[in-house]
Amino acid sequence: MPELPEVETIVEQLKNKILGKVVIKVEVLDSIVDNEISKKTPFKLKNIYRRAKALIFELDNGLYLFVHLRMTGHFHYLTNEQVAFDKEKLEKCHRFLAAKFNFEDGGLLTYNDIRRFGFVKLFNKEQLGVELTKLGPEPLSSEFSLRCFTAKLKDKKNSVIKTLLMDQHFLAGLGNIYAQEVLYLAGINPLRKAGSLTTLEIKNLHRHIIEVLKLAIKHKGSTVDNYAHVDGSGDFQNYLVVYGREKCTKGHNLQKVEIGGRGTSYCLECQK
DNA sequence: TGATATGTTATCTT
DNA sequence: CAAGATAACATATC
Repeated sequence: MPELPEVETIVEQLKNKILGKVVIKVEVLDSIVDNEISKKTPFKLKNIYRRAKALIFELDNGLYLFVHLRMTGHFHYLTNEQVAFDKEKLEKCHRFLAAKFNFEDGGLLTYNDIRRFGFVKLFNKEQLGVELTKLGPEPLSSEFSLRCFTAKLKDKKNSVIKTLLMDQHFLAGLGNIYAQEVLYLAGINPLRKAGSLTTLEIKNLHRHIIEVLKLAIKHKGSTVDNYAHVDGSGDFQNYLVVYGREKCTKGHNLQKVEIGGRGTSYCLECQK
């Protein structure tokens, strides 16, 4: 399940491979990809960046591809040589195929999505703006200040803290995995109400959100279930403290509950 | 076979 | 109105 670090990793890898390249043909094979895209070729990939868990491709014709991988969206990239000779990789690209982007140099980018929850939309600048303003602050940018975080928590003081952390309108980029990690590291019970957090707890939480995300990006994200970035897999799952674990780092048994319809593990001893 | 996992949003309930 | 619960989407994997 790609969350912020995984999407960031994918964006960086795609940048290395296809930034500035020209797409000469787009084949849309599934309605989760906007068919209008196929009518806009040729176009050049002017920029690629991330906002929350979305990937944004800026084209040289004033339009944008707005991509959300949701749970099982994948990109595969093949050079023109691989297209010609690497049958195995080519085969991989054809499973759950939703769209093919053919480059001028013979390279190929595919979008694949097993469960088809993800999507690729075509936006103009205004539509993109509307979409982006819905999202909360980026945790790794200066807009995520301690002061702003504190104020927002106060504003939502009756909400369960874990639910809030996963709410993309409240804060962009955290999902079920990293929300649990951050709460464990900050020693906060995920069921607490936002308004019950002390100044010190808020400070710790704020710091851990930034630190964990940065560390996970260094490890190229966590590989759980279906997540795979373009060049293979990240290894942060080996450093996760609560997600998918039985015991916490201190050897206590973890509690498993459901919060906001999602499985949640936490430690009764370490998280108060 | 059936439970489970997941992100997001819409809709219903409290 | 706010917050929580639930369903919906799809399907591989255990």
